[in-house]
Amino acid sequence: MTAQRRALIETIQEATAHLDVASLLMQAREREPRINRATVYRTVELLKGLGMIDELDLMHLNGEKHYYEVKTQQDHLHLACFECGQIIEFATPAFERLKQEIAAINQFAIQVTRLEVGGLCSSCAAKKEKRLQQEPKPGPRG
Amino acid sequence: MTAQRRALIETIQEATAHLDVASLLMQAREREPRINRATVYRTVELLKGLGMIDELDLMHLNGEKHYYEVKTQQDHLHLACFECGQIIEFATPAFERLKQEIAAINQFAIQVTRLEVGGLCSSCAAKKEKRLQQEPKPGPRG
DNA sequence: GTATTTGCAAAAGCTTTGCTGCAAC
DNA sequence: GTTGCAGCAAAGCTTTTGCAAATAC
Repeated sequence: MTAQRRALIETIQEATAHLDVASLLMQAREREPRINRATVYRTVELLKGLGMIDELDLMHLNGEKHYYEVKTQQDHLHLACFECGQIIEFATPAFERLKQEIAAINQFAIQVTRLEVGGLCSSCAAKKEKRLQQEPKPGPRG
Repeated sequence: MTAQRRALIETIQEATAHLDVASLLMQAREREPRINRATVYRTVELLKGLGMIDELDLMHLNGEKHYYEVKTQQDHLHLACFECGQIIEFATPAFERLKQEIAAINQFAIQVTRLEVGGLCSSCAAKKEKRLQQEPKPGPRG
């Protein structure tokens, strides 16, 4: 295990938010100042292959970059609010059951799953509702 | 409705495979030869916003591009085989129930969902199994 | 000593944007 | 006539790659 990889793994593990490559690079450099962007990309690819981390798109709310998080025992899904950008994580046995059904019916050996949901969080949905009440004539294509 | 948009919508609707922007552009040009790549991107963004099409990553099996398909009444998920690249589509009431649970528990107004699963299809899993039996000593790092 | 990993810099891939002219209503 | 749409080309952002030097075992 090289120092750079250790630094990257620890950074991902201890991160409180979802990290894209740029943030991951910046934070990892606090441990290993000479670490390079290419190393981040290569290491992330490696860890993905080992099943140690998951790659997320988070509905491309902020461009096409990817985010990374350590793989947890129970898969969780990500709810992305298109209005405020908030990411909600959610795990439920129903998801685990669904995965089992997918694997069984399709005879498919699942290695990774990525379930992302886009829409409005409760507070943004409430705000929108209010807005609609205040302008009762939203126009012909309302 | 402009001719270009009509051409793009019809192309997506009648497509038999998942289209990325390059393929979509090529196929749409058979209807509207002067159509431009920028128009494809702008139209696809528009149709996404209207909820008429879904955007897929297909597990980034072939680079970072996106794929598009018309939104169907019942959402389906995509199984991507990392070995042969095959994409399997699958719909099940369990997925619809999961979505309802997600929406109810999180008070989240779902607009789009994207469930992608990566792994090995049955035939690739079988091939791999065979390979492992033939080389019983895969080395210290398995 | 050999194999693997890294940094660097350049390139590649996909997507977005500014602007001018054109089309739609 | 006004508003929005399309084409073009250039730029933008993220990711990948070739290669020589450095590191790990």
